[in-house]
Amino acid sequence: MKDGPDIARIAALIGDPARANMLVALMSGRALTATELAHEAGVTQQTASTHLARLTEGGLLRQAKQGRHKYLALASDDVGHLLETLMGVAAGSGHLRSRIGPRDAALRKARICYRHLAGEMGTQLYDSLQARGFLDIGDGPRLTSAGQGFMRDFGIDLDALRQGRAPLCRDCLDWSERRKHLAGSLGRALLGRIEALGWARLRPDSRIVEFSRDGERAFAERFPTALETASGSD
Amino acid sequence: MKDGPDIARIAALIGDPARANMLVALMSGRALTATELAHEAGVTQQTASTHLARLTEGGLLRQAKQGRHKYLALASDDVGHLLETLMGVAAGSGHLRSRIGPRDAALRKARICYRHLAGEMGTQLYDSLQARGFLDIGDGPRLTSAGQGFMRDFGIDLDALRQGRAPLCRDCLDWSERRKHLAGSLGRALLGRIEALGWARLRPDSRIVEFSRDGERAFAERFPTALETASGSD
DNA sequence: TTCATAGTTCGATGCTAACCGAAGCATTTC
DNA sequence: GAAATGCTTCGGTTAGCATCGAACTATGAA
Repeated sequence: MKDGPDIARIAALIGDPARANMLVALMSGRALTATELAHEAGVTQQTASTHLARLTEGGLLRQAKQGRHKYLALASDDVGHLLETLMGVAAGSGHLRSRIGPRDAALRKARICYRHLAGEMGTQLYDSLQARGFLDIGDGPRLTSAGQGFMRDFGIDLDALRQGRAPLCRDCLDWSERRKHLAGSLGRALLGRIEALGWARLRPDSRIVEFSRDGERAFAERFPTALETASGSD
Repeated sequence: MKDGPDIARIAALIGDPARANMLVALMSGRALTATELAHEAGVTQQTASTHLARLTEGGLLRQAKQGRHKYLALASDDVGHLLETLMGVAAGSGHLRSRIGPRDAALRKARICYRHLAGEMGTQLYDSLQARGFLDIGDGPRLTSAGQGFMRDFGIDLDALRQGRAPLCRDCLDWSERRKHLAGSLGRALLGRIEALGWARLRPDSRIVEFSRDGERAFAERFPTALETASGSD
């Protein structure tokens, strides 16, 4: 009967709303303290403490004590990937979100999806790279030699990225757009570069990525969509 | 707070042991009746009925009435992929399975992972294709032109596969081997061909794939590992 | 019609776990 | 030292839900 690993155990861990909120909050890639997570989940410290203990014991979180603070983060990229996959299924099949607030609009525009850029801006980046022949999409994205030049020119150290265990390019299905965007270590590096250039900054209390007016223009120039390239843009 | 889709809702659906067992049973890709699933989960029909209703309502299952039977299947490949991802996380981080029985040994050797071949045989197939230059692994598998010839020779209609929406090649992390094997429509087609050739058959009540003695030999000949290729095999 | 099988609905029961108040540690600051 | 802050443990309450027996509907067979 029970063929394979015990998926119910860890699904149940994610299945509680308070814990799910904590996990989603950690998808930004930042480590948060227990108190911050308690606030994020809308429960008291005591309750949060037990939840966090269970999540850690269950292998979903990693914790690091620092003074009297306890910082928590997702245990691995696998966990982040699992949460993204869950979001995809939850958004696709199943109830649509009940209400679309202004918060959601910003979230759809640009957000962090476990350290890389997602939302409309994320898919635009992906499409732009593909349309200009920098990214070759077969059964999974791959950087062309022209693309390698482009990335270096944009200030990304590809050799350093290749050191890591994580794949350079990976695509990730967007729950809001239902289209692909770029994940993997390159995806992360691109977001980091965009931040470093001052084009955008991470809103501290959520996963929303806020582009400045100039930043958005610079972004559109660097990563034009197929249409803008063809027509000369506005 | 609640950024994005409601992942807790569907995680909670998977989080119940009875429901999880049902879902895992459906990972074979076959559609099963309500009674079969009740037996699989070890609960009575009444209990199973409510579970199945919830899973369907939650968008995880698809049902088709046929006479007085009700056949249930996973709603989409996405759901299958989600379950497999869950298995990966559950097997990796977290408790190891309590006991490894003979059932598990067979399961580790060769099993169905949502319609494609997984386990030792699955990773062997993957490694073999890669070692012989049929599969190019960059950031995701891709069939080389030599590989295309090989597949046609093996009796696989690539053009037909390309018609579908699903990607041709995709890699899938194996929970038992912690290594990759081949998913995607090509992965499915390969399993189908292996079955059609009589090399193996699906054990009706589980996800185990049973190779015959001759079938295993033929498989090893067609998909030799790097070592066997180099040394001339046994 | 009568019987059998597949599946659903209802009501009652019992267990699990989420939750918070209060008290208890540990670490930092004054 | 004492006070403050971050986090944990304990105990008791409450709510949700998985479970099954029993009764009910629907399809198919004799």
